[in-house]
Amino acid sequence: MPFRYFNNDMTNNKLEKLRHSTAHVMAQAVKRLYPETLVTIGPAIENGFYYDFDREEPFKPEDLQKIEKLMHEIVKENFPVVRSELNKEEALKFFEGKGEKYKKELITEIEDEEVSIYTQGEFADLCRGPHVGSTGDIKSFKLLSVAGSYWRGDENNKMLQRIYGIAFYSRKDLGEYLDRLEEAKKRDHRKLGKELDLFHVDEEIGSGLILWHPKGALVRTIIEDFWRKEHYKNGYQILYSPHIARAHLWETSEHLNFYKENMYSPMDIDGTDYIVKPMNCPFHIKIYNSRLRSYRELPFRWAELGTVYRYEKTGVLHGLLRVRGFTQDDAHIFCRSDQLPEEISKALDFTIFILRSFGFEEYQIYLSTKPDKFVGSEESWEKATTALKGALDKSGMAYEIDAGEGVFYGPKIDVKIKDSLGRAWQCSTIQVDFNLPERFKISYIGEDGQPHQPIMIHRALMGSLERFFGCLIEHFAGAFPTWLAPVQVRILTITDNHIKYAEEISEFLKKDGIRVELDSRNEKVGFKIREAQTSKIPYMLIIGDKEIKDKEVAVRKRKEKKTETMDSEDFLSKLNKEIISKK
RNA sequence: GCUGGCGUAGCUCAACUGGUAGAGCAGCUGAUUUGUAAUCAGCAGGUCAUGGGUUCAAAUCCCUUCGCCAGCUCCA
Repeated sequence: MPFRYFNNDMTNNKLEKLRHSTAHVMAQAVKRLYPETLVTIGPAIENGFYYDFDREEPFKPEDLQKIEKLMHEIVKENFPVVRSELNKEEALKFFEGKGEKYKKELITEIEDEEVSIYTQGEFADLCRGPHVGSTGDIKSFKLLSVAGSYWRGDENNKMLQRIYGIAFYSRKDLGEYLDRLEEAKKRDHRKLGKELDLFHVDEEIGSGLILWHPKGALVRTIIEDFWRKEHYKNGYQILYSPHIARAHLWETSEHLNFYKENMYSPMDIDGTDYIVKPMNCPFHIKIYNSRLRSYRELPFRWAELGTVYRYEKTGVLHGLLRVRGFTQDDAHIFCRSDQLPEEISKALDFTIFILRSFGFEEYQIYLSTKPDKFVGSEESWEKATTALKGALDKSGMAYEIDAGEGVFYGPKIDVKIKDSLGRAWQCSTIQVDFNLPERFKISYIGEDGQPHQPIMIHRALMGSLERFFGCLIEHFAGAFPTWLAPVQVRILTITDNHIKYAEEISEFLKKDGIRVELDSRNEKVGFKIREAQTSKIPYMLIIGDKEIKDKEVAVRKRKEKKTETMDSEDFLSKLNKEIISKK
């Protein structure tokens, strides 16, 4: 059965309404249990709802049970949910009387003259609505977790207590949701990474620093080889650059100004400060600047699997998906302004090609436009944004515009992939940069014999190999397609008498580059099959007397769990066909 | 970094209100030579994350540090 990712339930307005109302019931329960608590905001979200409370004592997991119990009573009490409209002054007075200072703050900021209040029993909340007709309409819900959250999402503000929950119209839907949550946990890349012996993070080495075990490293090698081949095919050249550079370089690039919090402290080498690189771009620019460039040479498409190190706060580290040391599949394209639209379009097509090759069909695409603070001219922003938008439109992909969310140096396209729990992680990115060409004074000699400034595009297709691998593990639940599987075939013997023939088959496949393991242990086949199955190996070949007699192999597919007997040549050609198709 | 939860054998987990650590799997040894998801037996394996404190006595209570999980913030 195909795994369903958590989808955006917000499209379902009915559910959204229900969840929003459930949040109100939760707030009502909290106010009854802990009257000193102040209410703030409590919306429906993609996967449920939450409500933020201001209360000195944090909610304990046991408190959730109490709150949930009381919520059920409020549902039973079946209060009608009544909307009333007040002018702002009345509303202010109303909440001020209750000492609800957060609501007061919210009301002052509402632009309309009238605000709406929803009342159910003794509880009233400032709210735009809509809501269910009565608390009795709320049937199936569950409180899931508590967490801290800053008032208005600003870390300088007070930290509030947030309670998350989920609600559905039926018990069945709720049960299914909770089951799905359990299923999703099973495909967590951190769990699978351990079970399949792919990678680990070692406390003594440091948080956010990945150790790739042989099987994980093998998958990475396959990804990298594919990446290199496709880059050469697509007109890229590949570079290598060092891991550290003099602090002076990072002054020129201005990273020491605007990226300092993410950079590690300098190390002293013979009296000069050096810093570990958080980015590859300055190195590529230095290669560009190593000699005079002509307009005829452009565009340059320079790619590197460049390993960078960035300081990340401890609380944000997450398996392979958010780390401190990672390898970007980075590239910088230096082109003339007339080449910009085509280069962006090519980069976008290349991105989609790569993602599809790995089986990713669903992603979120964002176009981020000019922020308040920016460098470069209005018209170059305009031009670059048009080029990005043009490429997106041409590709026919659905995307969202993140107005004003671009970086100060240029507009960008980001592609995010969701993990098994529906959290989105940015992988691919295509960014136009008006800053670095200026900072490093890069130029080419134009047709007119005069120097011109080229446009620089940063792009990463997978983003980082670590994050991409993490997404890949979750996407396939560890069951990699044959072309990526670290072990493609495991040969299982039934008794020791079959080892010799099994070895012959193994050699035969290995000669053709197939990744084979031979399990000739003195164990029952059932046991060996079970192990191969839990190791998520795509093919098992079972060798016994029958196979030796008929000079065949019994093929058991990971997915199908039934065996088919065939000639080893046939098996190899089928296997190779599958590998080439990347299915 | 912040809020809350957590850290026991390689892995998954147990040990009532404090009485001095136990199981399954994995590993090793032996027996078994097996036909489609776990053959049997034995052995070995732990500074209970770390450092300190309280106590006659601490895995258990308190504090420190490190790490992990969820969320917040951040994410060129």
